[in-house]
Amino acid sequence: MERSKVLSALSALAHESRLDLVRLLVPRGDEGMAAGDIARTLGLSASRLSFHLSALEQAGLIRSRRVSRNVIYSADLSGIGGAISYLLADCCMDHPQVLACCGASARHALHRVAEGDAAPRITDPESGTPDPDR
Amino acid sequence: MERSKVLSALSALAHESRLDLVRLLVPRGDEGMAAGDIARTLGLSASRLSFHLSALEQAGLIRSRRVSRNVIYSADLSGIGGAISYLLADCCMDHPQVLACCGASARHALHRVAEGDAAPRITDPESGTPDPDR
DNA sequence: TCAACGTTTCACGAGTAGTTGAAGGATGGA
DNA sequence: TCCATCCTTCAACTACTCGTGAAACGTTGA
Repeated sequence: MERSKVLSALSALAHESRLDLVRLLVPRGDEGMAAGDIARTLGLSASRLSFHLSALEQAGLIRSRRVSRNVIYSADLSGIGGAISYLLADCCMDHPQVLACCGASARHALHRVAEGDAAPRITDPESGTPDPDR
Repeated sequence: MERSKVLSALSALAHESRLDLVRLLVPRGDEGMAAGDIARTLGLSASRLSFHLSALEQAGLIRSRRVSRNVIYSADLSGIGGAISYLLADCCMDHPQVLACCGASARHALHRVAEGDAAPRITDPESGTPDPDR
């Protein structure tokens, strides 16, 4: 992944609403979510949401497709992964101490990947909302 | 890692010079580098460098210590790792497709970590230069 | 063809980050 | 004590980003 792309991905992610957007879209996988539903879920105005979505799309972190009247947005997992990978490999040179911080969960998941169990894990769209620490 | 901390880490990293700074400091480990040497290496003016360094320090990505006349800056590997970890785990929920993008190098390195071949967390005075196998 | 709906674009004001150059501390040597 | 060195902070300016509301656009169904 090129450096400029990574920089725009990072600055796209460095915003509360856009981080929320990614968190919302990742578990939904390719199925994605209509812009209007996203706006309702996150409580954003239509114009603001559109702005953030285009920033994320420009940065290669999400993609869009039109389905009748709606525009469906979904996470671009390879784009997101590419940015993280850059940080990890090109920027931190896979420093063991950095990787150690990425914790057991990633280790676990990578192990699954290594074993070929990498099918997109699209969690149930309903309960999908991850709900994390907040 | 808290969300606000991650956001400030991301926006700190979303800048060319600061990404260069991290890339420069990570391989040097705890040994770090004096501000003046950094300025010469990266070709930055003293004031601009100081500005960027304090942004990174504020974000918990580097730390500083004074050694006689010089101020030595070094990467805070746990801070950097924490931010990446947040993206990977809390934001992408360790999605296999994202992890797959992090590639073989990380998998390799994580494997080393899993086998205990990693530098002890945080404090190994001379683990400084990681010398990644690449 | 036209109205309704979902979404994007535009214009504007406010706030924040970036850059530069000069001034201001802290430190160590003469 | 004085001066040089190293680094940080400050002030001023520019440029960018964010948020809001209104207008415009594209699609659908009557």
